[in-house]
Amino acid sequence: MKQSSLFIKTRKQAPADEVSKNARLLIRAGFIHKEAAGVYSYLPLGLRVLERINTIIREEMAGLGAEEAAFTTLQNPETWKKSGRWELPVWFKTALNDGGELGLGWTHEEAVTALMKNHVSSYKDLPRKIFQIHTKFRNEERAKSGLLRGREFLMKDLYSFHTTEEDLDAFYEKAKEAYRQIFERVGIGGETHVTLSSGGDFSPYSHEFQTLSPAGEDTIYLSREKNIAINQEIYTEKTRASLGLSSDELTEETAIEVGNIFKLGTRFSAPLGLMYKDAKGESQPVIMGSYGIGPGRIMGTIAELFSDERGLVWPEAVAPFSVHLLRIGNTDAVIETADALYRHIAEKGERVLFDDREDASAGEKFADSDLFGIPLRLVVSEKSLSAGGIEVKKRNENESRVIPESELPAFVKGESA
RNA sequence: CGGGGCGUGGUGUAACGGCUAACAUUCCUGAUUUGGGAUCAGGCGACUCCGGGUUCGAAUCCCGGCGCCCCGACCA
Repeated sequence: MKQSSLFIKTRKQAPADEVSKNARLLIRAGFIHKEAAGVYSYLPLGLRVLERINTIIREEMAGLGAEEAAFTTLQNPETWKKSGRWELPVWFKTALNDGGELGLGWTHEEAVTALMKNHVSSYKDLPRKIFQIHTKFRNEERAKSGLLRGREFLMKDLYSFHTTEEDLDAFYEKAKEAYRQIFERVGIGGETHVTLSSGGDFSPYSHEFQTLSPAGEDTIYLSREKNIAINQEIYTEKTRASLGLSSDELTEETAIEVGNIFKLGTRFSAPLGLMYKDAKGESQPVIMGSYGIGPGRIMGTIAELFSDERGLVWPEAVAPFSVHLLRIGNTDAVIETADALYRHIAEKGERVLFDDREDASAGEKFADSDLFGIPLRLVVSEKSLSAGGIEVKKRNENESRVIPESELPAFVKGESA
């Protein structure tokens, strides 16, 4: 991709109406645009990051045998009245012209449970796992912290359907492992900890994935050694003892909840009538689980975790591009070398952004490059050519070096491997 | 929802109740320039969030509303 045609406008100064690091950086860099409090558009660079995250999630969902669908945003009140959740204040509700009412989906347990009635009638139809990556709407009392708590946001929600608690338990553990993989792969695995948390009105406990960061709004008690944590919401001596932990091995931490998995049991299948016939021909309620991740919140979390005074520093796996090629200067040799290099790297399938702008100064190009946070920067200039080739610098390192052009393909390939 | 702060060109800021609302940046023209958001010259761009009030006169003071941010409460 040539930067001269990229949909982008960077800013020298961060917006005055944002305090959170993720929003200030992502807006400055032109990755997102604020529409209203807690409502952000994703611009092309930001969407690339989001799609990288989604791709990783989809791969892990496939590993669980889950299939992707897209459920409706508009929700039927009748379905939600059966579970008793139509009256919750979290809804954005909207009126129909004929006097009726619909709600904008803030989660999809009821909708999925209702539609599954058309797909499950026998134990032979189970288990089933289905997920979507879809926009959710929540009428938050207070949106905050940029991408970390919005009123409109992307969510991956997976739902599983089982005949027995044992089958749910087994799948739940597999899902937990898949989640671990997702956070590892997007680059925040080291800071993300499985945390015992409230099960809401579904079950005694659930598990959250909490990423340590001062930007978070949750407090957890963490044992790094045993790699287990307890959310403050449910932190009591009893819960601590049930995990075999003593208070002196736990540290209090602030963290961002990046994922949450629940055992739902029959909380929704029973009131909505999702039943199956067992081998004896008797009707039984389906046992369910639900598993959520916010890709946008992950993106914001990564921005919180990885940045410096000059801008973003994306992990390779989620970076909008893996290589940022800068052309400094307009001499024939520089132009020819840079153009050829760009074609070469692109042909190899590397995700390269080529700053080919003729009217941008060197300083502007370097500043933009640091702000974007693309992992590997290459510079072609008269200076680099006279030094013997192409300047190579990683975004997360301070040192650059010049290598002969002939060595570059291997170097670039090695970086992404 | 309680408390606090803030609303001025696209962006960031300034302006005692008093001249044509200023500066920087972005953008446009031209020149020059290409290793850290370069330099010079010229130019475009604002009903000062909205509505009311006080006043000879309001960006500025008062009232109401709306919006944004922060703290708290809330958060399947």
